[in-house]
Amino acid sequence: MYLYNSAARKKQEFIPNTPGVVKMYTCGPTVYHFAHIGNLRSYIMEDVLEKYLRFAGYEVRRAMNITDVGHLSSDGDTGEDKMLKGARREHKTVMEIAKFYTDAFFADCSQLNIRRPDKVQPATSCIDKYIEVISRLLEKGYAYEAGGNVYFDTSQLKRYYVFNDFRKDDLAVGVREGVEADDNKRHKNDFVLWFTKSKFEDQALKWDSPWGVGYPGWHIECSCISMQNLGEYLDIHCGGVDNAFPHHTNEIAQSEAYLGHKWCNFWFHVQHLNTADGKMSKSKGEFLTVSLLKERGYDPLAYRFFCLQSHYRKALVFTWENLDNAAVAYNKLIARIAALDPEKGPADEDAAQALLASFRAAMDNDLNTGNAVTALYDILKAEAPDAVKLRAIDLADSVLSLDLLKKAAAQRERNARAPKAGQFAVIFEDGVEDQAARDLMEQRQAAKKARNFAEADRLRDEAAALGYTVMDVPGGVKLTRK
RNA sequence: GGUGGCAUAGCCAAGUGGUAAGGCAAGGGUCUGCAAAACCCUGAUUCCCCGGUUCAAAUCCGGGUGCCACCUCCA
Repeated sequence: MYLYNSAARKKQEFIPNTPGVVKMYTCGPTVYHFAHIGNLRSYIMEDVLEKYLRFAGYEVRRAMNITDVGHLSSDGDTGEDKMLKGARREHKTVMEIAKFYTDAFFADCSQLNIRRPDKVQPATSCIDKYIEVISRLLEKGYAYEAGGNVYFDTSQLKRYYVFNDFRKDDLAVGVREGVEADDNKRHKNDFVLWFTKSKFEDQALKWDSPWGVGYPGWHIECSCISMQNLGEYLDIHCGGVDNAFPHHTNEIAQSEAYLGHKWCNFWFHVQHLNTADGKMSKSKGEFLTVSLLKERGYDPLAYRFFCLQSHYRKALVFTWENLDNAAVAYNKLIARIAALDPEKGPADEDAAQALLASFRAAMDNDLNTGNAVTALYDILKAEAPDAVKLRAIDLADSVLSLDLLKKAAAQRERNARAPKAGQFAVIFEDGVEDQAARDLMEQRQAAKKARNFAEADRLRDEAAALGYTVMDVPGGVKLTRK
């Protein structure tokens, strides 16, 4: 399997440190508000990566942090503590907020069929490890104290910039509004490991440390939670592209300085979901959440399908029209799978595996999920018994997680319950009986029999006035509430 | 200003030197009283632009242009 490795800036054959075992780390959410669907795009693609690695036969051990401490600001970054801001907004304690939004995050993930990583650890549960690592970095001369804080000294590294060819002097400090230069730093690319003094004096959670009461810097948590759960050698580190610099760059700096050897081989960065005017954020434009999608009548898995049609390393533009497009395609795909007959066997396993060749080829090539979806259509069109196709689709869906067989089976059942030709039945799509509408349809059927189509169309309009879309189907008429 | 990424039909996209996959939408047809669904058929002489290499370039090289992201207190 080939993966694009941001650290090498090219596709490379994926080889884990230990044959057959993959250690994978993901930067988790800051739990101060709901995740928007752009955040969730990363988690969907990382979920696909994890599941494909399993599909390919690897044992995957995966860990993720939950940032429930400090970590400042809104997306607009005006310099307030995100957790505190959330707590104030909702009149709850910081820990209540963290609990609430952690649960909400995993609820969203579950609706999108995103598997929960084996190890999920909140940042606040790992303080001892931060202190241990920071102490060691001080001993080794990679860190220094200044102005009450502990800083990482980037000048001690041979190579600091891993993902970009920045020259030190090109960096502009304080580019973003609200970000100011910190005079305690010896070098402008140094970063904080532990705060006791900060311009945010109202940081809600603080812990005792050898350097005074304070709280950890913004990068140490991921390094420590990863090392604590997955050990000294990591295979894949995932996250959104916006995290590559400085967050991931700093993680590498502190982890490798602490360990004294190479830490992680592969860096997997997912591009953003953009709106028509740039990077999606919570503060700009509509706040697009899974709940909003559902309110608007979309199946969350249609959004997953939307993400899968495109490549993780390409920016994707979200518009309602694009989502409609995907939702229609998703439903049509399910309808085609529902049309397969599970009884048409035999479900030969080797034959099913053979049908998956193009699926594997697509996924092996840097997780080309767009082509993997196309491979589903190839399976549907292939010369093979239906049972074999269903088996192949089921295997592919163990990675794609679109509930394809489940939804197709449900549809097949609905189709089976539908009346046979020759009968006349009024079917309410939502299952709610409406006698007035039923009467209209009985009258319309009589009119149709009498070939009085003008009257039939008039009765259809009447049903429309009651809020129904009328469709003739074999053996009856189907009413869908508008 | 610097750095990284991206640019293929109305839209989402594949393609990594051998003559442009797939999906959605659209148009035509079959079938339906009409619709809808389903099924069949139809799409880029061309891949942001300009040069170059080659028998052959969307693919390689050089130079532009446009869009997105990041620049150290967003994680």
